[in-house]
Amino acid sequence: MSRRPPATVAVTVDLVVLTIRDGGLRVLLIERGNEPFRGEPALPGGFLRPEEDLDAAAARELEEETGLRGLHLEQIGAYGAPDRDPRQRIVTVAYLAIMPDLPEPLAGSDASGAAWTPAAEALDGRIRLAFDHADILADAVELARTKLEQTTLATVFCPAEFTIAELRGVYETVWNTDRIDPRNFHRKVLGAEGFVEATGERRALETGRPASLYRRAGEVRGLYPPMLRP
Amino acid sequence: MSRRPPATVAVTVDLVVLTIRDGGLRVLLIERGNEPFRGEPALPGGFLRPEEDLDAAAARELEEETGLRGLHLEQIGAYGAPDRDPRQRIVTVAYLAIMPDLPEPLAGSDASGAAWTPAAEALDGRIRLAFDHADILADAVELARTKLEQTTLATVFCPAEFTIAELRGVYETVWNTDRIDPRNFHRKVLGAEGFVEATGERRALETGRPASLYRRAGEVRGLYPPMLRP
DNA sequence: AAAATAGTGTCTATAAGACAATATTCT
DNA sequence: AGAATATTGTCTTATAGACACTATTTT
Repeated sequence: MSRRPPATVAVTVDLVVLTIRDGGLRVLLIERGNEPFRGEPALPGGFLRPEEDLDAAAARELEEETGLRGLHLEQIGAYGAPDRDPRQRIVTVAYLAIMPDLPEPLAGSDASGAAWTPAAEALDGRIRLAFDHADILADAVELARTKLEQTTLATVFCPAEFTIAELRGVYETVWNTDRIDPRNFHRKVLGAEGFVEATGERRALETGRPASLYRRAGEVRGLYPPMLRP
Repeated sequence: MSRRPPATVAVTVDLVVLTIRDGGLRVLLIERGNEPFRGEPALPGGFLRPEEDLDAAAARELEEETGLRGLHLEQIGAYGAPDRDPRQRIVTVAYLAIMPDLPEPLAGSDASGAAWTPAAEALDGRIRLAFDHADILADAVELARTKLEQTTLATVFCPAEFTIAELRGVYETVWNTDRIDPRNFHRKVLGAEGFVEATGERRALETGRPASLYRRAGEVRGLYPPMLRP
């Protein structure tokens, strides 16, 4: 192996925290307190600590931002363009986190101005993100879309108990697609092994027949047959 | 954001280079020349250079090891357990590279004793790899198996021109599966858009009707309908 | 009753998998 | 001719998607 002095690199962990609020996909953004990009929106994140695994760093950052532990978290990938941070060489490992839309404001956030921002506005450039965070967000959303097809990930957007119609809403929102046929969707979800299980309860909305409530059946896992994207 | 001294981290890029030789999936391993794990097999890799993107570092390492450019290369993920290297804190970004089985020995390898090793022996522990490289290899093989289902990746295991039977052999080898029905496979490959295109040539083996030759149709892309794993 | 949503049943088109049959080569 | 592999065709079964219909609630 050729021997050259290794680059002096700092490693950070950045988070793409997604939820669905007001019928739209939203991403948790902070307002940067320091240069560069001071005052501009960015993904939350921070430096990897000396004795910390990458996954642990992502879980710690997530708890610092949201006050919540045990949320779904998976690695997106590493980003290391040499000029992605103008101060110094930084390689970041990005993680995707997904949570239900909780009514309480996010507790414990140490960032100035964390806010749920419509993902579409950051993806199409109406909101300009710092660094290469728009690229990371785009990869994250694409990953979420694919995982919705092939795993039971959609359930982690939902609260502990949810209706099939709410689960269908997750697919429609994340895929940004027209109305999925409620009847075929219903039959397919209940027919898939290990997706949801009935609680026995029902929930009455304003009008119409009350819907049965379901909960996530165990951990997020592969889905067979997959939910095909239209 | 909390301000703590960032960890002093070195970033490396490691490669999982796969090919199919003698009917088996093989991975390119080097024999380590330095401590730790001196003399033991490991994935090839090296330090990220100061002005280099991660993808560029992977391509450079791949060329140093194989003498080849333009091979298929994609990121697997980042690995950063604090004790994964006993000397210092190292975060590595792993890449999957796939190449056809070339008859020439690998040129330009600057490692002592690069060798094509059966992947199964490293996966089941008959061969013990340095660091966490067995984990990385396992993730790489799983990624390759999934990409075979959903993309035209199988063609990059093949030389420029190949028969449908050879392509089928790639699936059987990487999936480590029983014989795939040659007739259904044949029909499905030719029916998929943008998978292979006929060269017009034929190739005669020792016996049997000569098979038509095909080449990869463009770049690796998504496959619809996917090739379902048995 | 009317409106609205939940849930079931039925039909059609598509694709997967099993496998028969034909085609083309070598020995 | 016989053996071997390639290629095409046919049949059965499973699933996606369209959509009619029934069920249960509120107004």
